[in-house]
Amino acid sequence: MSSEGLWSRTRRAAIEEISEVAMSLFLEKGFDATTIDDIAAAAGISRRSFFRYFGTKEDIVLGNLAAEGLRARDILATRPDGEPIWASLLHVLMSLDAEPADHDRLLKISEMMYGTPSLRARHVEKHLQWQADLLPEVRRRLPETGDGLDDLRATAILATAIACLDSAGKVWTERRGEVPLHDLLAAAFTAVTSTS
Amino acid sequence: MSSEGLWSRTRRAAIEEISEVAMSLFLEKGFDATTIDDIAAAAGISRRSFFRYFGTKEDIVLGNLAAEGLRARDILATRPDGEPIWASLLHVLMSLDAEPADHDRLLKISEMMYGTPSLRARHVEKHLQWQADLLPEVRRRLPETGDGLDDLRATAILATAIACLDSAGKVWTERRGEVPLHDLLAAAFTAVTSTS
DNA sequence: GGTGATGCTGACACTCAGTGCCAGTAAGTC
DNA sequence: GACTTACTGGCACTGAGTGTCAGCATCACC
Repeated sequence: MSSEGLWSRTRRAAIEEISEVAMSLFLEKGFDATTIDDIAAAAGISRRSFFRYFGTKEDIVLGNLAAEGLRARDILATRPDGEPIWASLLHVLMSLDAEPADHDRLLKISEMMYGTPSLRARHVEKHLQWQADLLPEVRRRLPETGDGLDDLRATAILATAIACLDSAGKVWTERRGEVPLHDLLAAAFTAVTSTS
Repeated sequence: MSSEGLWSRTRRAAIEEISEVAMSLFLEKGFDATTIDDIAAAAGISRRSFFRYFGTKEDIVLGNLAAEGLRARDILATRPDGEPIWASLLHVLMSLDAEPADHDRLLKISEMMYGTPSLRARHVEKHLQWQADLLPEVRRRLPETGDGLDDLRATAILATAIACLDSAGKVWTERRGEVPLHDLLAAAFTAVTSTS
């Protein structure tokens, strides 16, 4: 506990502080216009050290997203086995978005994300990782059909659920956060799963 | 025709030739391991000129994809107005994949694409552009509900259709092209639109 | 057939992201 | 106090992508 304890606490604090400083710069000057040198200088660390805390500039904004995939997997595992897959997935995605968070700041971050191609791309990459994280559990919950396409079905359903999340996020941002994300997500699920 | 004719014909030929050379290098050494200097040297042009033909290295592989979005939009516009939206979208996506193409080569390219994060990300970006291209027409084809969520519904349905295409492509690649893409795409649509 | 506008080309220099390496140093162990 | 461990800054490097400029081929016009 001793060695691990202090090092990792210090590390967490450093990540927190660098993120804070960097996000301020992003919101002030824009994501692309802010260089890593700017961030390092503002945070009082060297360029080299920055890359010991973050793999890429995008990770500052999307940092927690990777862990969320595993959290989603764990939440899905707690759902009752008989529950329809769409209901389970909707519940999982709803659960992820439980942060009270500063509304205005979140909106600005979202706008930056949807408006910055490199950020958008990394965001999508993280969601692809979520799909990989969740696939086995979704696969397990679908009935066997014996036609060899069970993997495809699981993949498609999962990809759809996450597409709904992205769509809801996009519209939430376009509407400047006026409509609750939960409502948008539910409506997206309904639109897709009610065959019309 | 004169001025435009020759320049643009030369340009097209150059793009064709550079692509050819570059794809060979990619398939031989891998995408990431091939630098733009390698490509330029092999194609007998300068580094600088390469960037006059392609914006990024990824564009070599994904070059035609941007135009496909507009083609998809045009195909969708030809579908009868009464047709259910899912049927229309399935038809559109089926139509895009009409190339006979060298099967082995296509498979290798697909494997490279799904195995290279930066390529995968750009690929998804192009699909996001398709969504933007198709959205108005999908929006037009959906019934008005008056609840202000028509945009969200159109976005979600479109994102889902493209998620199905991605899923089908992924499974097609994993199965080494043994199952026809059309079959996978149809199965993905069925899995998603039949509420279970 | 010469002339000037247009547009492609290579060369050079530059910015920025990201990585490898190394020496210095602070913290934790015995 | 000696030893290990792990963070740190500095330096050099690769690789993508951009701006600039001078040289040269092409085309339209006279």
